[in-house]
Amino acid sequence: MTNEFLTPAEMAAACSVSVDTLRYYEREGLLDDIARTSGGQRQYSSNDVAWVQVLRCLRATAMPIREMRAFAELVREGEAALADRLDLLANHRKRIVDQVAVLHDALELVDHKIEAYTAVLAGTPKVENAGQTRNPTLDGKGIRAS
Amino acid sequence: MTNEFLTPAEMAAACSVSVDTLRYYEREGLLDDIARTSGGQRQYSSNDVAWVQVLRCLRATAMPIREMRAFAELVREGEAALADRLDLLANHRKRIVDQVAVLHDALELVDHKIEAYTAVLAGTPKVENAGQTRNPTLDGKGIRAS
DNA sequence: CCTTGACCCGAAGTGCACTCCAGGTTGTTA
DNA sequence: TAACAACCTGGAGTGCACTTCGGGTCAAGG
Repeated sequence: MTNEFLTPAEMAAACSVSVDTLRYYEREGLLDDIARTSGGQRQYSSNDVAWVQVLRCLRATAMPIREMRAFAELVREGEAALADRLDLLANHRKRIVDQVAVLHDALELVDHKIEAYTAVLAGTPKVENAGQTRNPTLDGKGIRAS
Repeated sequence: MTNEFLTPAEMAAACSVSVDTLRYYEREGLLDDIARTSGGQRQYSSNDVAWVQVLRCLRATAMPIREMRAFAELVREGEAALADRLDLLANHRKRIVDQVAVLHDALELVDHKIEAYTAVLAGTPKVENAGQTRNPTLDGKGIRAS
């Protein structure tokens, strides 16, 4: 008979992390008060699932573990720490926006190169010195590049 | 009297990396044939600057060093490896696009939380159980959350 | 009861991308 | 020519986020 709790293996699957990572997060103070069976085995609730998913979202956007711990602690403190949590998330929001800008720039560079490569491969390079093997715009190494 | 070359310190500044990182990249096979003075000190060219900026762009979008090395090697091989380079960059392009999607999702989550926190702080929470201290949508920890 | 697989724990190990160190050389400036 | 910063090298060290290990415990099926 199944109940409302998830085993470690089920939890890991639900959050797309390893069981080890779950234990690691707990050790690091990111998770607290995980329910246990009488025998001491963990029983994760749906709240735990939601929380770990939030953590994974923060990690996926490069928030360091120690900052996630700070956030977890603020959540533990309740409403009193709401302003601090807002602050932390606002800072992180800015970092996310910065990352998007970096990715956008990179995408432009990569697309530019892909276009140039494709043109050369198709035998129709767009640049003036078309037939030559030296083309600085092609890969940023200029003189020796192809 | 200045010439067309940059000293290691100037190069580091021009590429926003440390001198150590420049040497590390060279050791790792990402840079080749850096010019030297008669005394053995490095002299970076503007081509080197452009190339390192490309490398930094790839790193900033999470390309591993070993893949950057593979790319550098393909560039060394010249036109013969153009198709392979195109392949590598196309793969990386996909990863960049995936990262953008992840950031976009994260931004939604963070914005949602920021909005919820702001509403509570302003005393005008949008949710039905407005006056209570338990609000699952606020931080993903439901029961114990504020 | 017995096996077997999932689970428990603290601690050690891993891979990555740098970063720092020690001891010596170069090169510019006073 | 003396001082001093910037440079050179190989190698060791760092911080991060996990991941693996070893030895023991728990729980469900046969």
